[in-house]
Amino acid sequence: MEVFQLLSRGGARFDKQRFKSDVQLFTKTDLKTAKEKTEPVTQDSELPAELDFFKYAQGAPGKRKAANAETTSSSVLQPSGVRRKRRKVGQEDDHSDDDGYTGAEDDTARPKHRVKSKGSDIPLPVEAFDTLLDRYKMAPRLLSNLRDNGYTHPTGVQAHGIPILLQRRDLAAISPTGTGKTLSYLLPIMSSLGAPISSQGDESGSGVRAVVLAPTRELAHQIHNECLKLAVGRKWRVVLFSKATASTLRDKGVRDKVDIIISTPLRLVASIQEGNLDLNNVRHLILDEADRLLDTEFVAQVQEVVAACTYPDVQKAVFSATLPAGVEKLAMGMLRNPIRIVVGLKDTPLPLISQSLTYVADDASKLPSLLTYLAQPYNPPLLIFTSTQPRATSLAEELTLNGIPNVDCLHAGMTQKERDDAVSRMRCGQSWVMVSTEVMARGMDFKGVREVINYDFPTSVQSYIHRIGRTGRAGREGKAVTYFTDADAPYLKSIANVLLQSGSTVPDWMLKLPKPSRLKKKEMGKVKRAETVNAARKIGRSDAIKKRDMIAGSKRRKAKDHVARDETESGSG
DNA sequence: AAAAAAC
Repeated sequence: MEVFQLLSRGGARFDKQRFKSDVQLFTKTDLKTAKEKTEPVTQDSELPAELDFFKYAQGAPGKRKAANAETTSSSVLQPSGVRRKRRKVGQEDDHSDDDGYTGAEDDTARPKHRVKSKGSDIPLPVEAFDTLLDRYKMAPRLLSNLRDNGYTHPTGVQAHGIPILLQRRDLAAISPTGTGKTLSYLLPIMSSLGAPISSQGDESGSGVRAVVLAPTRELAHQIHNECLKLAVGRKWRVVLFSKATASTLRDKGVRDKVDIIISTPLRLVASIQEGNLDLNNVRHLILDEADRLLDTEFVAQVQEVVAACTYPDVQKAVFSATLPAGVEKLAMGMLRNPIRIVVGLKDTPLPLISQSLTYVADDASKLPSLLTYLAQPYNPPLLIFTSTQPRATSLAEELTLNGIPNVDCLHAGMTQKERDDAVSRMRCGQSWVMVSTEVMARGMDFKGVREVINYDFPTSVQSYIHRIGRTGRAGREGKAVTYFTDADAPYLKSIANVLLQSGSTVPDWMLKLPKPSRLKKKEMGKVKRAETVNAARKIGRSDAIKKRDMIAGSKRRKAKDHVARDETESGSG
């Protein structure tokens, strides 16, 4: 019954305490440059242990009921012939002492992940942050700032990645969502830069010394906040690049005295082209969400930034939770003698996120399904993803019209102020239901989010992994529900495989769905037009069979759903 | 495979 208390959550009540860390995070966001600060940014002691990010980071025991939660949630789709398979973890040079993801049966250990490293002369990982003091002569101030923010034990990507970057090596790091990638590059950058440029003479040259690129403004903003926390106590000039800051820098003529710029690609490109920004002294260039930054619409901009960083020894590093083979090749081509690290299994979400796929027939059935879902107790704030901006707007309106409280919307079609306000409401817990587009899918760290709903089916495996990765962060558990319609059938199989890989249960028929035609093309090499058409017909034919199965599955699901609902009601009442 | 995001 303890399980039900956890799952039924007693309605959509808002607990201020839960958002304490986010509230504090948000209150720091107005700073543009780090100022002298003596007090710690957070006071962990006031946070309930369960909600304290940093406790998880250091590996304190957490309440994890993942096994139970998963069972309950996946009973939504639990037909006969369920297949459950856990992929074997490969050989690796891991220093850690357990076997990959910890199962839910172990309640005391923090989730650790195997780390695979590839490359020449790979530096030893650090088992503690303090090791950085002796081995790399890291400034004590940086380490005390870490401590003050509650970081006491490095995660896998931090333990392996930080030494690599400190030894001035190029790096490609793949680590699951919510495992602390931001700190993995910020800490070594700030350590390598040494003193802030404002306190240095001319020996370090002038101009920007480090650049961090991110695909959305919201993410750049968040990285900036993280950076400010590490910069406390020293006069670092850390600039979140925007139209406003770009002109400020230009007007005040202080652009030569900047340590770190955090920006979206196009903003930087614009400034470079206007002749207002010189990147020839950049020593460190980081691509966060690298696969996103290197996909077709962004890659030209990113390459322009890379080309503008003409310092001979510029260190480059790419980070993401996902890195498809083609993009990885592109990334590796940019790097010099790189080391590649993979934490956990590539393209696999965290097992602490309990995932389920819910059949909703067609688009018209989605809203009623969601309203039914929201009529039951849920766990605010809830993050809902739609495929387009208009759909996000109208869904938010519909939900409000249907009496759902505190519904918010966030997409890139809104004004900057609207976007900023929406993020603030999310950070301080005023949003109970946030409807958003892909803009929120990557990197955003809302610590309170326990549930993600894919209202519209994600358009790629990567999108799926990043979207559901908005929950289950820093060792917490999370829940992800994905609606699928008949129209989504062609892409269902690839997502079903993701569930399978991360230890969720998946009905057999989903895995037996035909491969998307493009994969077939690849297998066969050059395919003639006629064959492609035939393949398409084949898929079309099996669609009918799939549909039959889906409907059958949906009936089973509904039956189970009723049972689950009854149990929940009696459990929480 | 396709929309979103970037200014």
